[in-house]
Amino acid sequence: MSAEARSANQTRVSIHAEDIPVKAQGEVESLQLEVIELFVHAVKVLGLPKSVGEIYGLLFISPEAMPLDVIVARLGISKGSASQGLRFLRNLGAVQPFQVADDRREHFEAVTELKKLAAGFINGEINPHLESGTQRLEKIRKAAAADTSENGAFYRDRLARLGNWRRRGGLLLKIVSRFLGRTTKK
Amino acid sequence: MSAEARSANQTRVSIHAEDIPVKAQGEVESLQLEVIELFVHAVKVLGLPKSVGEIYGLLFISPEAMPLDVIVARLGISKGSASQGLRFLRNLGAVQPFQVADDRREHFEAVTELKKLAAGFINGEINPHLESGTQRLEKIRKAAAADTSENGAFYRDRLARLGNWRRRGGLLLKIVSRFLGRTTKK
DNA sequence: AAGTTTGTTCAAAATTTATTGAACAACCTC
DNA sequence: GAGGTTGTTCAATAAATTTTGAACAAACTT
Repeated sequence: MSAEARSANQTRVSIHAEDIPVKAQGEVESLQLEVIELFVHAVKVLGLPKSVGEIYGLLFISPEAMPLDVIVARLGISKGSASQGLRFLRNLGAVQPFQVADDRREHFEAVTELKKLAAGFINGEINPHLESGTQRLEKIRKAAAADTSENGAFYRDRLARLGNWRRRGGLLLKIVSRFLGRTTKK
Repeated sequence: MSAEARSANQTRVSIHAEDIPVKAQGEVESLQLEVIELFVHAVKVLGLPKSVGEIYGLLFISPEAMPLDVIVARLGISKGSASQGLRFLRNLGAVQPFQVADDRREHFEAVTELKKLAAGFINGEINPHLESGTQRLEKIRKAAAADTSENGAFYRDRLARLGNWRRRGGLLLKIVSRFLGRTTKK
């Protein structure tokens, strides 16, 4: 059911604030909505789904932590989306789960230290690709080492260059981590 | 029409080498195919379409430059895809077009300096997003400055943090450029 | 232990994104 | 200037990705 469809439901008898979608009430302020859109854009650039940006954005710009069902209600997204999005964010370390007294539901708050976010993204999204790429490259280099064809020398040269790229990429990630870990002034 | 479907076409009478897809002939060697796949994976991580990876990969691992129609024939992709992919790569500076004597067709060669590739990607893909994000953020900050509600102070705090992220991101890009511009030893 | 709450999974549907191919424009050539 | 190349554009199609929602499992409650 879309947010619009639910907005149109005027016959509900017992209304809980959490059941009403964003635009029909003030539960997500317009300023918050704009920040959420900002995050949606940002995660798209990183190649992540919109829902991930919405969830992180909501938590980032909300003064209080909240459980899954509240996120679902505020954003008007499905439980499935929210569950998957939260798992992703948790795995990345972008979201911190914790328990609240007298509430079985797991609550989530945004992790807002740039260093932690970057570290999570590097470990979870970049490094795995870099490593599988390195493995693939090594296999190809072995094949090229045995290539006596006309182009063998050219291939080896290009593969050496690729190896060089990868090495510098790895160094770069370390530099990035070190830079973001620093406390910056001004 | 897929490459497989065309491979099955055994009834063709007049066969030009360029008309035959990859696997039916030796025109793209298996080693080249593996390198192309490596690039396809890499560009997917960067959020770019497969065809861009195929085209750049082919040029990267080919000893000689080639014009659009040869790329189309070697990769078995459409002229439209190749045209769009080449425009993208050219705009990024990842591919260098030039003329060959006695040939009206524009030929392309891969640019293989990591620094140039990174600079092109930063200028073409990252900076525009960073800048539009910065503008959006400033607008939101103006709104928050006037927010006297209960949450106003919290919002201003978070928006200040976002501004800090953006500042550090900008610095980081400069560091990356400087690092990749350096000639590295070992 | 029957019912409730909380959260996950995954096949189907919806949405988004990429690719195709035919029409077209620009530019040569004879 | 008719015919042939080269390359672009863009609406239609195809492919890939995301979202949904219903079924389910686990854990708690009474």
